[in-house]
Amino acid sequence: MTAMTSPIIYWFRQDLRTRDLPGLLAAAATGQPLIACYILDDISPTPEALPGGASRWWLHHSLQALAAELAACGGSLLLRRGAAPAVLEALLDETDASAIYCSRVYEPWANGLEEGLHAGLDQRGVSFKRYPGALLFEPGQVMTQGGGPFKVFTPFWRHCRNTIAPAAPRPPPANINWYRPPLAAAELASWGLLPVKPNWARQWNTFWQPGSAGAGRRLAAFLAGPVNDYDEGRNHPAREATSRLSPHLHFGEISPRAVWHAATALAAASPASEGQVAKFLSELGWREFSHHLLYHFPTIATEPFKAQFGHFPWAGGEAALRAWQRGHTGYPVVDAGMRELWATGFMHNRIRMVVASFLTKHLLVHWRAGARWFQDTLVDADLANNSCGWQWVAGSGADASPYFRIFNPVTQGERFDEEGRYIRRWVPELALLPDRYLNQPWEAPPAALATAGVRLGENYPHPMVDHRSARESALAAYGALRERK
DNA sequence: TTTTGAGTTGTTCGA
DNA sequence: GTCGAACAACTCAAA
Repeated sequence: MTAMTSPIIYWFRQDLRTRDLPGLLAAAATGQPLIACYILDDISPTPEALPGGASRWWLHHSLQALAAELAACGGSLLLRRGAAPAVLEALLDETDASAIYCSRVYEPWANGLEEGLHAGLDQRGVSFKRYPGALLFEPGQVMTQGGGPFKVFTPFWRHCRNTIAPAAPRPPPANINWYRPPLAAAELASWGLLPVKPNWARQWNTFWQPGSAGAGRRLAAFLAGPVNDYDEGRNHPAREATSRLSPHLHFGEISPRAVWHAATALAAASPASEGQVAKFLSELGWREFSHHLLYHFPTIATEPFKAQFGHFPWAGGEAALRAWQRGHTGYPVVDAGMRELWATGFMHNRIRMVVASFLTKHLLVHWRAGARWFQDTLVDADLANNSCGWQWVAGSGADASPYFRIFNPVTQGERFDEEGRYIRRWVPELALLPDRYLNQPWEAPPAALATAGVRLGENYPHPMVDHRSARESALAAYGALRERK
């Protein structure tokens, strides 16, 4: 077969879309017959990078959506399972394809995988082309004047905004010459990505619509209203004030460039929203920053960025971790967050900070245990965001929160869930308590508890630690760490 | 090379 | 109730 008529494999990874996908455009533009393939690879990723249960639920539906999208352009999505290099080699043998195109994945294990593939395919005379698409800016493109990676967010983001403009999003390929001979394909249903017993995701399709169409809908809804009060609204977990685009971005169902350009266009059209839009874009900036950090410092997912935190006396045990995971800490706002997570696969960002601070600073449980739980239960679980977020809260990260910053779970609830709607929704056993006791039921007089049907220690736990003394222990532990240096 | 200004998201205490 | 200061120094990034 000549290079002109031999097929090309487009290998879908964390880029489950057809719009603004440079690699797919390039593959289609060759005119060669195209094989669109997704590989479920549970072998190549390192343990901390493996998708958890919630991610697998999302993946199932996202693949379904992508398959429908490709079918609408006259094609199909070939599903295969196994270690990606072996699966691709087999597919090359079957089809005599001359090239593999894909979008880059920047996680450390994926870098290694791509390098290995590149070398192997070179030997075979198969070209391997990797394209950007998952980020606004390529790691390596954003460097300090000294030539190193940025370690502080503000200068990083200032540099990005001042010196680089993300290119305009590209349309989906107009014409794809599909490879027609039938190929053996796995059935999505046989992959067991959906939970069965128990089916904890039964309600999830009421919260989420995985796939490009759902992503576009989310973005439009966000830009039509909530963005205009983003700066303030995003702090209040009971308001629908955030974009909730994170899982769509993680799976690549929408490109960050498309989000950037839609938001920027809105700011241009209504200057009043400019500040709010900038605030929203800086959240995209944090996503970039985390991905760049993980790329330049691949141990961030497993080791503290600040080395002295390797000596931190994490004292919290399994029982504390379990109480936190189940939302049985006795601090209503923490429990509400952990239960929202379990029920929906998502947690509001401010509450993520509160529960993470509680686990690491009140319970002194290692941030890695928290990160592992989030990785398993979040639909937007993302190795870069998750690792950097946890290290930021724990104080061990780059540009981290100062060690003495310990969220007070009572104050946070009172300030940001001021009407108690969030707590009443996710901790219904407290719903009848008056506002002033809602964040600290242990302070309620017995009569108020009785009226609300709350029996502390029976249908809602006593606080598992005392805030003041837990805070003092954490400060002492951090203080000791400092003296060690 | 040295210097300078700055750094996501908080809490507590005392005036 | 409100306000400013202390919490702690250190590292980063650019001039």
